[in-house]
Amino acid sequence: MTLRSGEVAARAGVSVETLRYYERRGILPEPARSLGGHRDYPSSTVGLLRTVKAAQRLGFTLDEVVALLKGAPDLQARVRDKIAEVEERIAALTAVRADLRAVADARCESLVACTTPGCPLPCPA
Amino acid sequence: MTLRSGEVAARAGVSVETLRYYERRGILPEPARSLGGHRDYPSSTVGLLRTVKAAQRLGFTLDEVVALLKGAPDLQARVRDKIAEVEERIAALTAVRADLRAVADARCESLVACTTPGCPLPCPA
DNA sequence: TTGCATCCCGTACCCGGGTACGGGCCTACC
DNA sequence: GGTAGGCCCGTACCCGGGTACGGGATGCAA
Repeated sequence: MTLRSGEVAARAGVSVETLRYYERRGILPEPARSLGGHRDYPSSTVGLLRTVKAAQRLGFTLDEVVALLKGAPDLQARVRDKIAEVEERIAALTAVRADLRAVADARCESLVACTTPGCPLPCPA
Repeated sequence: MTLRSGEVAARAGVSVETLRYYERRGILPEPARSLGGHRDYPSSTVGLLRTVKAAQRLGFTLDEVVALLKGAPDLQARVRDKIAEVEERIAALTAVRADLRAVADARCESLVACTTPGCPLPCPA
């Protein structure tokens, strides 16, 4: 049971261009070809693509996905590292939010006239 | 009191290339020039750069900074919008973290052999 | 006046994850 | 056997925020 690129793309929710791109990146193995040169994908490719997309949603880059797919040693460790990474980003964003709230509380109406001491968005003095 | 580009860059903690880049982007006004063509910045440029960098740390893009600098109407509204944006990103990351924890709890050791139902990182079936 | 640091300019490149284009074959259906 | 829609390929472009390069001109001090 083989599928053409358009069908794989439709079933996996990606574009045909993305399939070619993933092949270049080494994420998809090179599929068999028809006599005319068209790609003949095994139907398992659809599941593979879903896994890739799921890993991306979890914050893994494509390079990391490649590593995970080809005998990634210690998946759990990678997951733990990624959790730590995500928590760092949450912390950074939380700090940004606090600063934004400080600007909101300072009520300066323009970048030209803020005189609040220690305002996180200081006017060009 | 004017400064050469290298001095402005050093005082503001950016590179000389960045000054040229900001000028192209319309963030820095075109400075006066010496007879030989070298830029002569007013010393106020340093404060302006600090403001730009502060705004960036608060999550504003350079285009948004440009808008803020040139008579941004209603700075407070922009700040409120940015807070909402940051909170969305925090929420998204929090959801990602929850999924990562689910994968950690499922304890699958490789992408090839996970059989946990509803695992956020499903193996290519 | 010579020498060295600094500055000038245009242009190309980096990251990540694709998307878009254009000209030319292939395949399936009627 | 024709024709429409799919697929092929290489290449260039997008986003944002810069960084890097290379060859030439300037500025300043000794």
